[in-house]
Amino acid sequence: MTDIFHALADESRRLLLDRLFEKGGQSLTDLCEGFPMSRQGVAKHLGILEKANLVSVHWQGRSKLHYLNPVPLGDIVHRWVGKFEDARIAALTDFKDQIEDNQKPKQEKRRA
Amino acid sequence: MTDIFHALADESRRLLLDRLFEKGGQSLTDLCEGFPMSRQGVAKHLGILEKANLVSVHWQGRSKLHYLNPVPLGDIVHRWVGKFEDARIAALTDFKDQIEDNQKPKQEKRRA
DNA sequence: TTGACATGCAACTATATGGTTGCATAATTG
DNA sequence: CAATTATGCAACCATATAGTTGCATGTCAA
Repeated sequence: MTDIFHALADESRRLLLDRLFEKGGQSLTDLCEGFPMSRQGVAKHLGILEKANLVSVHWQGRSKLHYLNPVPLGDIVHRWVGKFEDARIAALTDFKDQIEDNQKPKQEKRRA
Repeated sequence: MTDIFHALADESRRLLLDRLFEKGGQSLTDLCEGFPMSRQGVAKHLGILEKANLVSVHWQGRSKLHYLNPVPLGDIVHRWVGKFEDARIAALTDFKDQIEDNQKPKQEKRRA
């Protein structure tokens, strides 16, 4: 949970995911191509993405191929974002009422 | 984008959102109730949630009332996570192929 | 076997983060 | 007005993070 959101909270990592979205099975060297960062920097980011299970890897000889792993993200984030969806729907009807309800006691005094 | 994911990448902040999900319009003092942290700590977290637009506030006298703001999250995250959804669907059919395709050249050699 | 290539590991630096405490300010109550 | 209450601001600390460089290891090709 924390790992996933934390992994996504970085532009470089989101860019790496974009690249893997465009084309899976890229090696570290592939992903370093045109990336404004040292190889080690990219490797670290990929490590974080791996640990968050957003990227899965597959060794092939001396090359480590990286793939986008969409499954856990879909499961976890969706469930969590769903909570916001619910709130969103509720908000359409309740948001203003909610505020007004909380204001009422004070407003009554103000009115008096 | 970064702000939103970063804000969500912390258990304390997710807990605060949970609380606001249960009941909107809580003040800082309300939210501190039973929270294992100093008031300033909570205030900082709320500040981060505000900056990420996940929480909106409404001043009322000396009380700052906090509300879950589901709209921007729904919009932004959904669009971004949607990309993963696409990959997820594609993955159901392509994931193994993708790997196998990348293995083929080497496997042919191995086979030969 | 030797050299080249892909990656990993470790140490280091600067800055960001999560948390604290202390004091200042603004609004409510009596 | 005075006391209380709700919040904000600032400094500080420990640790984590993003990035670097240098070297070690493992795999492929000639």
